[in-house]
Amino acid sequence: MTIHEKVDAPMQCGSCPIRHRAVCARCEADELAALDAIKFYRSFQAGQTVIWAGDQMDFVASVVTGVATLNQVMEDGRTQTVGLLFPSDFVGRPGRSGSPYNVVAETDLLMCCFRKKPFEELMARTPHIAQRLLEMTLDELDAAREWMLLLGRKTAREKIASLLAIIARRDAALHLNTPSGRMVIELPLTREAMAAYLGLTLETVSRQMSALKREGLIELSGKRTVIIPDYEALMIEAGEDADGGLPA
Amino acid sequence: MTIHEKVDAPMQCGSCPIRHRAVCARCEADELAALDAIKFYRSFQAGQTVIWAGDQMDFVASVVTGVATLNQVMEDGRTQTVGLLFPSDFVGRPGRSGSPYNVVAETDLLMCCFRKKPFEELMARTPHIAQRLLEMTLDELDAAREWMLLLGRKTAREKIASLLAIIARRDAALHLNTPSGRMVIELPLTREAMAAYLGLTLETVSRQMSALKREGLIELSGKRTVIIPDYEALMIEAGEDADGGLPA
DNA sequence: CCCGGACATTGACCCAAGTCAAGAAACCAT
DNA sequence: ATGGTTTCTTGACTTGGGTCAATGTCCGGG
Repeated sequence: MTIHEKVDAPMQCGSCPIRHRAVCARCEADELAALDAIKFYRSFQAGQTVIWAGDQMDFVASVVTGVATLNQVMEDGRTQTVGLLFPSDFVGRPGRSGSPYNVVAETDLLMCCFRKKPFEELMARTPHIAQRLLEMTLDELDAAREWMLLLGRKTAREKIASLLAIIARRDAALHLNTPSGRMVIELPLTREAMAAYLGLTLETVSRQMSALKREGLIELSGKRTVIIPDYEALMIEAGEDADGGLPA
Repeated sequence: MTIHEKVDAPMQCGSCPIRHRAVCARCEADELAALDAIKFYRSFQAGQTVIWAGDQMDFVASVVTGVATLNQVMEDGRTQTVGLLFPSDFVGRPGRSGSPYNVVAETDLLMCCFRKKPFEELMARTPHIAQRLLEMTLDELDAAREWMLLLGRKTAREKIASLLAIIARRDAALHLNTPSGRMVIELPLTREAMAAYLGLTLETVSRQMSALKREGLIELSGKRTVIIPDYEALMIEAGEDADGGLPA
């Protein structure tokens, strides 16, 4: 079984082949087998936190199902989410340790893990994998920098609209089409998690959601289901160029 | 001449060997020669802006002397600096285009450039280079994420202290020691550029600098020279763990 | 030495978002 | 259904940092 084939989990890599397949798309059969040989699966419950300090975590992983957040935490407890991890996204770094992060499972989570040692050995033998990992990391860097613009310069309203845009784009990408017109999206995050990602408080998030609803830019069905009547109109609120920069 | 040897410029790679040498440290002599064959130098005047959109820029580069900032810009002109480029730092991405950035020379600047095509070919032939580039990119990603915490959660005062800390650490690294005690640093940035990096306005930067000065945490000699009487005391203001996270 | 322009500081005022606190909705497990 | 918990909304109030505007300081060139 290759890394991008189905496992018993409901939504394995087949549903979001871009990243997973990318790790191995250009690999030969024997390289695929090598990847399969060193992988294993781990699941986490919603709400569970994993402290992903470079040294203590001796594996890298990629999300198979569910959504997690990657968080930076200050000693006094202030927390900033620095990345969303959707299915096919990669966590951890090969090589020596980097900064420590908290990974919080926002929903039940299944991850596909590779022990660092054998993964690195495989990387050394298989240039495709290293190259693909570089590409993915560069994309993440672009995304992080775009998010810095949001954190440093956008208003609360623009931040909310941008977050909805990201989720809408992800959703659209899963169905292999471009986001536009009327869309229905499912928020995988609580108001608190949204606030953590946007550099706001949960009260401000709630207020701005209400404001967008009042003005007809979104509709809410329950707390977590958001209907976007007009994707393009919402984009204008986000203050982004029409094409929408984030590739990740 | 290898990439990390002196050129006629005052402070070529020898002064900050970590990154430059790293690109080629594990390369064989012929690979070094190949790198040398495709490199060329370009200089920019202080204040000059280069639009580094993936497609139009057909080279990658690394800073030899001077300091530049990497900026994200919104259509309405709001600007966020997303990275400082010190000597030995790398700009541009091999592979297909990424997001467009503005690179602004904050001082006179000398860059060492490599045309993309031959650089990529070299990368494909030389796994060391690809691996080293991956490491560097992962470090940058860590730095970007640490900065997201600053942008999203720190107060103006903490932001200023953190920026001074970064510059102090860079300075110390150049002399191969750890930052501590009394330090004298030279700001390579105007108040405006500091504000752009910190997600503040220049007035707020100025006010907070004055406040830190009033409280004896820093002294100013002229506008650009900052004396830090007690590095550790300033670190506390920055709200960072003592060891100071940013490796980049 | 003095002038002009760029850069920096300071003050007065304002507003977006944070804080604190009370309810309301949704979501369980019995 | 029912009660208890968690999550979300809304209101009243405060505040950090933005905005606008006036000065001040530095530095290079004539």
